[in-house]
Amino acid sequence: MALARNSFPGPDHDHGRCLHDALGAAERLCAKRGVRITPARRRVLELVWQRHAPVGAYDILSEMQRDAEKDGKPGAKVAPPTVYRALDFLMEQGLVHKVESQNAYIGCSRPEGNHDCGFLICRECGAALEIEDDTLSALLGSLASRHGFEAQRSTVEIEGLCPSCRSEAR
Amino acid sequence: MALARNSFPGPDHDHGRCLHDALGAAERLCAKRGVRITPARRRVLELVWQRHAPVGAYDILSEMQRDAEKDGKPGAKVAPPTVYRALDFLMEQGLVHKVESQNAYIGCSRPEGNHDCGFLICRECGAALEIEDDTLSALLGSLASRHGFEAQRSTVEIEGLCPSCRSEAR
DNA sequence: CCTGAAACATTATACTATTGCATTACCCCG
DNA sequence: CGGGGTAATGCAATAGTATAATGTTTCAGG
Repeated sequence: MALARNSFPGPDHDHGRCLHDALGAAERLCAKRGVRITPARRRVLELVWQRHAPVGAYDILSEMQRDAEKDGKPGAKVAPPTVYRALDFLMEQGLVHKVESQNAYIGCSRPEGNHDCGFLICRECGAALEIEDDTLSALLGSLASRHGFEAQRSTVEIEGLCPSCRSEAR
Repeated sequence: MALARNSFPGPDHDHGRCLHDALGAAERLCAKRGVRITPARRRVLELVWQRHAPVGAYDILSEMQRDAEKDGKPGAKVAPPTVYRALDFLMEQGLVHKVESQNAYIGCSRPEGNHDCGFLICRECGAALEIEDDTLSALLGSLASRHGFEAQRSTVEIEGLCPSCRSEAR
């Protein structure tokens, strides 16, 4: 199985293909929407997808600074705004989500169409799984309107142990 | 109505009494548990309860620095760890929650007994309402176990417009 | 009293994010 | 194909959030 978009990735997960597919889908979406996926944005997206776990903005920044050095620009500095601007763009396009409880970012598993989603986040290994559930969305909406509140955006993050860390814990 | 623990506070909300009750409840709980509610902790709790909206750690810090100056200690400095230690204690005791999407803190409306809770947070005025709902907890648990995940702690934050900001918006 | 654990003070520093302004790249139109 | 406007970047500084490390004080219970 290459993709692991509806479960925590197992040992047979082909992440190279997973990453490739995510980038491909992003290119297609941007093309369809007429927005530009520039080299910096592409690289940030790639780094966000490096693991199935949230990645910090400054981790991305360090990688990009390393890139720049290798490209023969020893004094080259990539600055924080470069990363944050790319992340803002990717979030606007629904390609990346922010994990609020960690101030970190993760690639979106279902970038087509807007959606409210939640995350299951493993304390142990850091892996995070995006979950989308109509019942949950409906319930959140109903809780809000019960209090006269107009819901616009929701954050749902559940911290705990993923299946494989659970087995190891015994 | 003095307390506004299950709805957004209206214009008739008596916040003085609300604050007083919250502090009283905290004192009783700490006494019952045999933990110390020191002056610093009490002051931080009071500042967290100053509004029905999340308060930043550094806002609390500034207030406490102002306190210290007034108390005739012109060079007195309250440092960040003082505030963070108190917040950690208050969170352990379930007296304060962190609002992850804002890196800010808010007093807990139902400090007796542990609970998973969520927040409705107004974009406009910043007010936040703590909500607790068994159906929601159950659903989150079932979503987790559906993916073989062991849920330990959850963050639910819904951003939007509170009733009064909704009326004004027209 | 004495003492040990908890709480606190202080300094420094790490980590996360934004502002403002100058410059460059790209696309559309003429 | 060249000018002109918008989008994207580069760059420097700074704001905002949080913790590490170390030493000192406080205080309940023996």
